[in-house]
Amino acid sequence: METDAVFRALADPSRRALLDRLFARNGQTLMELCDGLAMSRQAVSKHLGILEEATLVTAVKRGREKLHYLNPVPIAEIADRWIGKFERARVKDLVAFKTQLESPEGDTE
Amino acid sequence: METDAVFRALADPSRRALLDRLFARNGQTLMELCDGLAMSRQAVSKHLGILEEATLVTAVKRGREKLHYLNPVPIAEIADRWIGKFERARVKDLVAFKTQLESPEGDTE
DNA sequence: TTGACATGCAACCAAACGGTTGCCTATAGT
DNA sequence: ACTATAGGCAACCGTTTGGTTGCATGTCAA
Repeated sequence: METDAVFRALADPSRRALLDRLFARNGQTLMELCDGLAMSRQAVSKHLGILEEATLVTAVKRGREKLHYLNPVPIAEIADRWIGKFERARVKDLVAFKTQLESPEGDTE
Repeated sequence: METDAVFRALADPSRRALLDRLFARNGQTLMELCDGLAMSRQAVSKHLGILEEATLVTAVKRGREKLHYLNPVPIAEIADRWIGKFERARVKDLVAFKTQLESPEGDTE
C-alpha cells in the first residue's frame, strides 16, 4: 500500500469531510457529495480523485452518474501497521481516560 | 485536540521518519536527528517545530541542547476516535457481505 | 575570555496545493 | 432529434509548503 498517498489524502479537512459523508451514506454521486459544501463541483471532483488514488474511495459508473464508496481498509491498515507500533498498549488506557475527561460526547473531527 | 494539525503533521514522509527515529530512540537532540538525513539542520528544525505544534513531539532544553521526545497520545487519539469508526464500518460491511453470501435473497426482515 | 558548538530566526525560492473558470463529452428524458 | 444533466479535462491563480542560505543568540570548554 502506498502509505504516503493515504496520509496526504487524509491531511485535508475537506477530504476528511467527504469521507465522513460517505461514511454517513455510502454510494453517493458527485452531485450529492457537492450538496451543501462551499466548493465548486470541480473542487470536490479533484478531492475525490485524490481519495481514489489513495484507494480510500472506490467509484463505479452507473449511466451518467458515478457512485462513490468508502473503502476503510487503507485507514485500518495504517491504524494496524503504523500507528499500532507507537506503544498502543502503553497508551490505550491513558487515551480512554483522557477522552472521558475532555468530552463525554467526543468530537469527530 | 487540534485534529487538523496532527493530520497535517503526519502528511509529510520526512516528519513520519522523524517520529520513527524518536520511536527507535527517544530524547534525541536536533543534531542527532539530523544525522544521516539528506536535509539541512534548519529543515529538520522546521519539521520538529511542526511536530511540536501538533503535540506529537515534546522538547526539553538541556543546556545548549534540546532533547526531543515522542508523544504518541495524539496518534492514539486519532486511531481511537476517528480511524476507529471507519474500522467499525469495515467490520459492518464485512458482516453485510458475509450475510449476503450466505443468503443471496437477503434477509426477510 | 575566547572560540567552538547547538540552536533560533528571517528572508527567500521553487514546487505543490486548493481552488476557480471555461469548455468538452456522454447519457437521460421528452 | 433536442435539451438538460452528470461528469471530465485543462489552464490558470493565489497561498502554502518544504527547502535553502545567512546571520544572531546562547552555552560549554580551554
